Amino acid sequence: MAARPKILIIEDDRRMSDALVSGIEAAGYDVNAAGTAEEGFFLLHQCHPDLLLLDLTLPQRNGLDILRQIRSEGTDVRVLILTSHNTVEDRVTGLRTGADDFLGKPFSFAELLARIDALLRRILQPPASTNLTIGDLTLETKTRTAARAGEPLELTAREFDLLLYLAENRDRTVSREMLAKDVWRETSRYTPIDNVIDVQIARLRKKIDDPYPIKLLQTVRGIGFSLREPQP
Amino acid sequence: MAARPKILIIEDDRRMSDALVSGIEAAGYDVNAAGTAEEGFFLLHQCHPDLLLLDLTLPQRNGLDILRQIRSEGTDVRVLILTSHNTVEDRVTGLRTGADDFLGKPFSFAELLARIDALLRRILQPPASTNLTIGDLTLETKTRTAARAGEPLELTAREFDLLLYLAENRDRTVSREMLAKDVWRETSRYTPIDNVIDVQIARLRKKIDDPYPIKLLQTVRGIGFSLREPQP
DNA sequence: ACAAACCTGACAAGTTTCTGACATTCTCGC
DNA sequence: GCGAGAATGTCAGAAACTTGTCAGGTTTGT
Repeated sequence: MAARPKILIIEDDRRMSDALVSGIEAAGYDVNAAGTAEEGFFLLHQCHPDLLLLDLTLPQRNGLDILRQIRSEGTDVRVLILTSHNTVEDRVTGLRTGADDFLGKPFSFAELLARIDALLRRILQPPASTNLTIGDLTLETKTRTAARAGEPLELTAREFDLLLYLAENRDRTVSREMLAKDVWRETSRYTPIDNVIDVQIARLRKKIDDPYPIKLLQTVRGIGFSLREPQP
Repeated sequence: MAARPKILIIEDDRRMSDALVSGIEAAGYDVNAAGTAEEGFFLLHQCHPDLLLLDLTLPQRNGLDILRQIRSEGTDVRVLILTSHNTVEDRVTGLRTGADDFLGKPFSFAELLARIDALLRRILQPPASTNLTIGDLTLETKTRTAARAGEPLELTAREFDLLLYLAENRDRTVSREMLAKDVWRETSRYTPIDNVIDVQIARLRKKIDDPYPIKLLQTVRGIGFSLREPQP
C-alpha cells in the first residue's frame, strides 16, 4: 500500500463529482468516480479503493443501503459520507451504519481534504514503534524497556515510571511535587522529610548515567530534576 | 486486542471529565482520565490506550502541542479532539496536526459515542491472523497447535489460550488483570491471593521454555509477563 | 562558615513471584 | 450415569526482589 491511495467517489451530481475528482486528484490521490450505485459497486470491487466518498442522496438507492451492503460483504474500505442531511441523528445513523466519518454539505474543501488525509494516514505510513529518545537513551513504552547506547537497562517498575515521566518532560524541569503526584500518585505525601524521590532518582542515576560519560539526568537545585542532553 | 478497548481522556474540567468517564464506561470501554498534560502523557505511555479524547483548551499547555508531541514520538493512538473552538480552520488545523476526528463543544453524547465506535471499529474486529511466530515458536490458530523449533508442543486448552494471548501481544507486557479478564474471562477474579495465573504460566513455561536454551516467556516484575525474543 | 538542599549506603518491611503438593472439576469411553 | 485420567484451581511457604526509611555525609549558594 505504498502507492498513491485510491479513492472512489459515488455521487450523482455531475458538477459536484467533477469538482471533487479534480480537487482530490490535485492533492495526490488516485481518484475514480461513479454516478450510480451500480457503477459504484462495480468500481469498488474492481479497484479496491482505500477510501469511499459516498453521497447519501442518490436518486435510485439510498446511500445508507449501499453502505450497509458494503459492510455486510465484509469490505473494510474506509467510508466518508457526504450529504446535505446533516443533523445529529443523520450523523449518528451514518456512523452507526458503518461510516468512518461524516461531512455535511456544504463543506469546506480544505476540511474535506484534511479529513481524507486523516482517514488515510494510517494506510500511508507504517506504524512506527512508539519510543522516546534522549541522546543515546531510548525508551520503548510498549515493552517497557529502556536502553542506553544500545545496552538494555534493567529497570524496576518504579524506576521505569520515573524515567518515563522525565523523558516525557525532556528539557523541562520536573518538580518533586509533580513526581509525587503523577508518578507516586500520592497527594498527601511529600512532606519535606520524605526523600523517597531522591533515593529513587539516585537509583535511577546509578543505572542510566553512572556507567556512561555523558550524564543526562541533572538536578536543578531548588526546583527538581531534568532529563536533557547537556550542551557543550 | 481481543480485550475491551481502552480510552484515555485528557480534560481539565473536572465536571466534564467525570461525565465523560461514566458515560463512556457505560458504553463498555475501559476509561482513564487525566487532568493535566503531564498526567496525560504518563498515562498514555503507561496504559497504551486505543483512543485519546483530547480537550484542546488545557490551562498549562496547548492541546495541539500535546498532539504534536504524541505524533512526533510515533505513537499511533487514535485521537479525537474535543473543543469549543470549532471553526473550519480549527478543524483543519486539528486534523492536519494528527487528530483522527474532531468534535466541537457543545456536542451530542450520542454523536460522541458514535464517533468513538467508528474510530475503534477496526480494532474490535478479530485480527483474523492464522499463524503467529515468535522466534522459533509457531502457533496455528486454526488447528490450535503450537510448535517450538519444529517440535510439536502438547498444550492443554488453557495453556494454548494463554500462549495465544501472549503471542497476540508479543513484545508487549500483559498484566495479570488483562489475563484474568481476557483469558479467564472473569471480572470478579484476580484477588491478590489468586495465583492461578502464575501457576498456569509456570506450567506453560515448563513446556515451551524449559527444554530450550532461549527463553521467550519473560516475567516483568511488578507488571506481568511478556512473550518476546530476548535481545543479545 | 552556615544552612539548606541534595546524595548515598544500609537496613527493614513489604511485595511479588515461583514451586510443589493437594483438591476439585471436567472429559471421555463405556 | 460411572469412573479413570487429565486438566485446572487452590494453597502455603520459600525465595527473590523492590521500595520506603533513616542517618549521616556532601555539595551549593550566600
